Amino acid sequence: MSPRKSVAETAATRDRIIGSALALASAEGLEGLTIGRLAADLAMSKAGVIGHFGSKEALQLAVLDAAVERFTLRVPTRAVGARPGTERLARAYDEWIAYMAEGEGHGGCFLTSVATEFDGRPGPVRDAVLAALGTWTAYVKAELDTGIGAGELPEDTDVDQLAFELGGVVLAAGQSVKLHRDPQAPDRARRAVARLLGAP
Amino acid sequence: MSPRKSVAETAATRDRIIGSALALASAEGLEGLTIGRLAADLAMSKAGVIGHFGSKEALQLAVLDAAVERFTLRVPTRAVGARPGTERLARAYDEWIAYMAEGEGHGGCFLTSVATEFDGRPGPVRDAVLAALGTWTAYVKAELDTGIGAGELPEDTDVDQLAFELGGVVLAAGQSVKLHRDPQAPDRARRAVARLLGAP
DNA sequence: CCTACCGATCGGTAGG
DNA sequence: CCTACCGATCGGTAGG
Repeated sequence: MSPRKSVAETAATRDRIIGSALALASAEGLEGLTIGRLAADLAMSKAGVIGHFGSKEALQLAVLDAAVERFTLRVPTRAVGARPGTERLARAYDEWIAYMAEGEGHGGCFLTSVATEFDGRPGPVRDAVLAALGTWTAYVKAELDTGIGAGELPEDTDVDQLAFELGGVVLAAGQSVKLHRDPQAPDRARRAVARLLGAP
Repeated sequence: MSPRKSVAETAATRDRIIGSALALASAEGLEGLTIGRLAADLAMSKAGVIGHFGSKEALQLAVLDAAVERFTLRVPTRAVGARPGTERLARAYDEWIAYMAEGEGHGGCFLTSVATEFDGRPGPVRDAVLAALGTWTAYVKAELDTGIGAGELPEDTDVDQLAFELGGVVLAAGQSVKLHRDPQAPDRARRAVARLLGAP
């Protein structure tokens, strides 16, 4: 009867929904995600599911938000112990690559997939994808600048070009993991990153 | 009344359907493609559209097939004039990058997008994507081998690693073009390819 | 969080 | 290639 418990339970249910939605969207895409199938997976009614969000688009944004949060906790957070510059960046990419290889439904490949899925669909979801990607790119460029300042990279390094190529490596890693299920994908991606950043 | 004309007209209608479907699928994805919307775009009935293929999956396969055919005519075919090895390969990638930059609805980015869309959806479409990608990878590796034999690349070049990294560049190019609409994307991608292949 | 329901659209078929 | 139609499912709402 206490409102506290009720609020906590509501939040827990919401988390359960998000978790199932992330797994479903990892397989079928964020647009392929349907409220009916999500409800069936959770043994809930459709109204019970959508009531937490209001609309499918709001659900999609919530799922994307949760995926970004997991990514942030998993990838850059684990790299804070490494020395700023190329060392920290290599560590962050290694974490990302390992996260992707851990399997689907956990969100490892989700962000790269949803970026492709919504690249031709203007709207709030695409905007949120662009915002998340912008945050990551800013992080990468800042570490590259630090690396240049520390003499780890040549003075005339083209930071935008290097960020572009690093982005290509994680996209290739995602495709290798999800489409080809190549067990060598993480190793290949790590070597590509190491070479771009001047080897460890 | 002649059967010839009737057959030709049927084929022309089929081509019109495929063309519209490719444009629609470039924006909404191959799964987001619906028979109803396609019929509306073509000012036809749904039955008139689907009658040419039999099912949505068969339509998807036909669209993918047409995209692969356009790609083959546009990319490797235009590179046959270049010297076998790294020169021809660089030319082929340049053609692909240019094709992507030409705009959407023509299929330039379509193949990389559909590879991501179906990486978690087992079935005939995914199988067809894998087959098309396999053909391309075989082509790339053959040219790399030629390049090694001609001394354009080091003897100990890891062909699989290089093919992986080249794949990353086109994925990054696709994302830059479709998601970021970055006019510098083609130039960045070409530079990345040139560096991987030992500069021209 | 449920039942019960809404109009719209889905892929696809019958029959011509 | 059309009209007319099928059952299923879509996102979402009313009311409790």
